[in-house]
Amino acid sequence: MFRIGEFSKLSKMTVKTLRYYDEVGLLAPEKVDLARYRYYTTDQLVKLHYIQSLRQAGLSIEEIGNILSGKDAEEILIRRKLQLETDIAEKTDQLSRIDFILQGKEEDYFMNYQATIKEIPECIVYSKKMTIPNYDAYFTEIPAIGAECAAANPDLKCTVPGYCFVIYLDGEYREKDINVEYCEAVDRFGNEVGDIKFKKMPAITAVSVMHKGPYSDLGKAYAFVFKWIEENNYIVTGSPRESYIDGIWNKESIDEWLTELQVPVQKK
Amino acid sequence: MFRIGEFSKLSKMTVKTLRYYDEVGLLAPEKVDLARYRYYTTDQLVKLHYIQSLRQAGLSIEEIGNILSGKDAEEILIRRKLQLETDIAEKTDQLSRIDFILQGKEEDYFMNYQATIKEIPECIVYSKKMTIPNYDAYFTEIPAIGAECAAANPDLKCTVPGYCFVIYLDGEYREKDINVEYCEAVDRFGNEVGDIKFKKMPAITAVSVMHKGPYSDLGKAYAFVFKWIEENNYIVTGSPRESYIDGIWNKESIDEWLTELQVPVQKK
DNA sequence: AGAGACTCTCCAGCTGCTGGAGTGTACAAA
DNA sequence: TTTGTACACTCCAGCAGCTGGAGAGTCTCT
Repeated sequence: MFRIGEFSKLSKMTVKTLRYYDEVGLLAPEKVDLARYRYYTTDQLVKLHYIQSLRQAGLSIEEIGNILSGKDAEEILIRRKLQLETDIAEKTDQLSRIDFILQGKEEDYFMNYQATIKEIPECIVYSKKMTIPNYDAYFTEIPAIGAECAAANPDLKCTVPGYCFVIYLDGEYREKDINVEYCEAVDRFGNEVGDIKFKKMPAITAVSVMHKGPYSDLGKAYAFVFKWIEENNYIVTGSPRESYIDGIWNKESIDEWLTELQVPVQKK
Repeated sequence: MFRIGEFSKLSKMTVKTLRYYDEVGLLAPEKVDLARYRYYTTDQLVKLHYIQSLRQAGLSIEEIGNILSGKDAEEILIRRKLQLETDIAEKTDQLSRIDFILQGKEEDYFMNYQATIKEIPECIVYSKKMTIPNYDAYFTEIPAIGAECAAANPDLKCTVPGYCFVIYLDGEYREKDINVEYCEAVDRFGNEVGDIKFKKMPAITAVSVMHKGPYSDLGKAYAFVFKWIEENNYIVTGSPRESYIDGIWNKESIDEWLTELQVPVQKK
């Protein structure tokens, strides 16, 4: 019979851990005396060694408890294996992001951008597909669409907070004759008028980049986001969205305008 | 100005998280009103996006706080990168252990063994190197050495718990004329007598396997441990130790004998 | 009898939130 | 003006697997 201190040396586990395992019912000592001193035997040593081997394989206390009480070990191991694979993938992703940031330190303007992955929930929008001659046309086209839709749907409401964006339908960058779909999130389906359609946009996973400043600089943000996607092993799964957060309607200075790029992606 | 619920939708973070970030000083709202309602602006949205990008890269709240307050970001990132690499290596090791167990399900006798990695602390031992004709010679040799040492060192004490082991000096398995070193851990250096020497054994990292039963079955345990080392990407860095925990001196039945194999290793 | 080594229980703390209880506030409909 | 509903607030507990510390009791040797 060993007292806890000796048993701790024998098994190379701390006394604290042994008491904890006793507390959670994973490994009870052979006996406990009147003064509540714990006494262990080599039977417990063998059992503890088994526990350690499973702990070192990454299993939780609960999982080990289940295995010890006779539950299907193989199933538990396989589940843990899948979890580990997920964990490794996640850490590898984090590592790749850090490398990207570190490597970006040299390229000055990249410093101003950061990318995050977000789940964008589904939403109902009214939308209009069109080909616009150039980016300046937005300033006239977009208010017109809003007005047309509002005229046909007097009590339709935009979501709060708003979600107002353009989807770039061309697979490439263009300066002229750009195919776009303008969308604005609303609370329900309404009456369609002209080329304005209502539809439910499905939820997507997207990489998001914030761009502060004039639209003419958006090219840098696009360059950044596509490089980010490439180097972090994602693949583009849809057309990019440009969501307008701050703009001419609420900020005087062009430098205050805030736009969010959302590029649908999935992990490669 | 957005209230917390709207800001939460805009940023895709939960309200709980936003309040938590406020509490820990990572992201305070632009203003708080008399009813303690929090109000956010798009400035906070940009800052939060930066925070999210770093969280998704695996940085802790504290690290992000340090970066935000102007500490050396590069150093923090590099430290986190090293940590991630360590984490990934650890998880990969765990995965390999689980695979080993799962794959071992088929080979029946492997089921009885488990391996753990342990740090074995340094210790003072008296030891004697010798060549023994066969394993049965242990039963006469070992008590004789103990007696000889005790005679020369009347008040020398063995450690509690005991640590009594044989090191196999041959690089290979042998049935006869085995080169071994017998060691027993004691509390201090003593008088050397005959071939008995005192020495300090350095601390080692070893893979440990428990073997219950007669010594004649130890071959299986060795087969197991070397296969384990191979398949889990460790390399052997020293001679194996056989530590006698239960044996003829305290257990009647041979089936109760307990021996621990310790093979010094390091990760490949 | 005292000293020192050991053991005990109980509580707090770590990380980054999440869930819930109980309560207060804002805004629109009746 | 009341009432309802959605939203906001502040605590507090819980997760996992220990670790550290306080304060008290026990064992063993001198």
